[in-house]
Amino acid sequence: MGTGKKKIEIKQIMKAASRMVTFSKRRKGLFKKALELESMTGARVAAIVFSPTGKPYISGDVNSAIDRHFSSSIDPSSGSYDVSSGSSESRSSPLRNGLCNWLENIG
Amino acid sequence: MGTGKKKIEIKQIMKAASRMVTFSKRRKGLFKKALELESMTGARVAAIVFSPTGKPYISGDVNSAIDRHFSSSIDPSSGSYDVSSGSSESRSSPLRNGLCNWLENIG
DNA sequence: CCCGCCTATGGATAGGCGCT
DNA sequence: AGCGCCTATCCATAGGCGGG
Repeated sequence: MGTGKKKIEIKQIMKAASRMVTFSKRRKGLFKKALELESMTGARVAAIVFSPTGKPYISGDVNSAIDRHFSSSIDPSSGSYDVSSGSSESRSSPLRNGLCNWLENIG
Repeated sequence: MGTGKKKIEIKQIMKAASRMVTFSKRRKGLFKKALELESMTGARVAAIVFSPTGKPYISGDVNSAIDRHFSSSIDPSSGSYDVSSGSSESRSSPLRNGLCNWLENIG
């Protein structure tokens, strides 16, 4: 029944269709793990995943904070937004700066 | 043998010692899942985890990009670093800006 | 605090199929 | 393209222990 399952390989999935299915399933699982880690240990977790097709998916708190800014249009060429409308003054930290740079490379 | 295991609860772990042990184990597992998702589907994953004690842990590509900047000293009060030394010009995207804001709140 | 090892159990998930 | 359900199988991990 079913197909049972073979031992999975971690290698790149060649069939595009299967790759997207696996991506959806594993992304869901990853975010679930992230939420579990947060609720169990009190840690704060941000998980940003870019699909093979370029769609961004965000886990947890970050989602609600940013989601509205790119509800359906994800065009990066749209350029300058102003998210820092409110309270936070622009403070610098190595983590934040480095992550922003990383986001520029992949986003 | 061993202790076997009970069905785990997702609730907050009360014992501080157990909480840290679970945090370490699950964080490792989460990062492994992230790497698997990357190598299998070709997606790009950034996972930033702040431990209950405030230590930041980063997964994958982000790690190698930022790790050197706070190799052992993670003091956030150390303030302004310059990570944007190289190629990238400061481009704006809603995702990047929103994430930076989120990092200010938790970092 | 991180790592390793261990065992038994629970949870994640491949693969299929259908629905929206 | 995502979500739901399904089953068989694999993977992650709680809990305990000892070291670095």
